[in-house]
Amino acid sequence: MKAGAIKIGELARATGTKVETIRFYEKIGLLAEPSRTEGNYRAYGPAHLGRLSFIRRSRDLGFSLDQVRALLSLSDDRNQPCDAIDLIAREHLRAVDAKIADLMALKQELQSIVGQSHSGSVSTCRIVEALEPLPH
Amino acid sequence: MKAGAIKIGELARATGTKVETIRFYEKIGLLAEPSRTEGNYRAYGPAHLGRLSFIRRSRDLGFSLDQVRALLSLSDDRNQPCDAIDLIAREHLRAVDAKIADLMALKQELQSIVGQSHSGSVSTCRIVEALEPLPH
DNA sequence: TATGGACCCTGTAGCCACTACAGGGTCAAG
DNA sequence: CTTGACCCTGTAGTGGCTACAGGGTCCATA
Ligand SMILES: [Zn+2]
Ligand SMILES: [Zn+2]
Ligand SMILES: [Zn+2]
Ligand SMILES: [Zn+2]
Repeated sequence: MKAGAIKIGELARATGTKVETIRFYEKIGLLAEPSRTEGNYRAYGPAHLGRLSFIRRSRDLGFSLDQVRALLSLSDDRNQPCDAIDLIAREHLRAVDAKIADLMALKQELQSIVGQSHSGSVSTCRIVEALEPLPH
Repeated sequence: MKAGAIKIGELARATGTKVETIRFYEKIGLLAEPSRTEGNYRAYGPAHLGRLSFIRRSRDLGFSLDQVRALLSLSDDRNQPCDAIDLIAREHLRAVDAKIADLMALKQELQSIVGQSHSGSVSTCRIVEALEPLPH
């Protein structure tokens, strides 16, 4: 193993990623295949660490793997305009906003169903009533 | 086909469910197997319609299929206390709330990254900067 | 009576982003 | 020399559907 190279477990610890997830990223072509040691262990260098950190950070921000793939390849052409990157980020922000709005509406509806405390039997339960399609 | 019985397509239209989804619910034991016509078509009665409506309504409210299963079986014992049902609903509301909080935090972070309009090259893009692990 | 088209059947595979084995191999310490 | 931590490959499972492929049924119309 070259100087500075690390094994998959160390890479996992360094990036807060599970070992299986790293192998998964490699299998789907998101993370480049590293070289191997004599014992067939993966040997990662600093470039892999940077790449995987980028991926994890993007994932933590909620980007899909396809978006991450695009972000990675776009950010490799350092002299290109960054419009495409900005567009992906803005679109993701818009999607997050939409999801929040959906969940807020859902929360409203759930609150109106769960409402104040009530105890009794199933036959008079307001939650069951709200779920059932027909009047009793 | 008995009087009042309907085919899967009609049940799908009546409940806003896809035909494949109905068959899927049957396969996982969520919706009871209906009787069959001579031509081996599923023949649903009013009970199925009610059951599927309950399921769809619960799904629309964001309950998981396991929760729906529990809600269904709990709501069948009409004379039991409804505590268990209420607990499921309250727990779900709590989860929705947590999800909203997560997304709000995410939105904040994304906004601080996307920020004001900025155009330039990838090498100076603040989004790329926010994603990359190391200083340039 | 033939034929077209709308509907139905079963079974399998795909989606996303992992996660969890099973059944082995490698390597360093004690 | 053995133990135990780590690594390897490959496959299958998660949730909640959705989309075929390759047939069968049923009814109306020409
Ligand atoms: Zn109640
Ligand atoms: Zn009822
Ligand atoms: Zn930019
Ligand atoms: Zn950089």
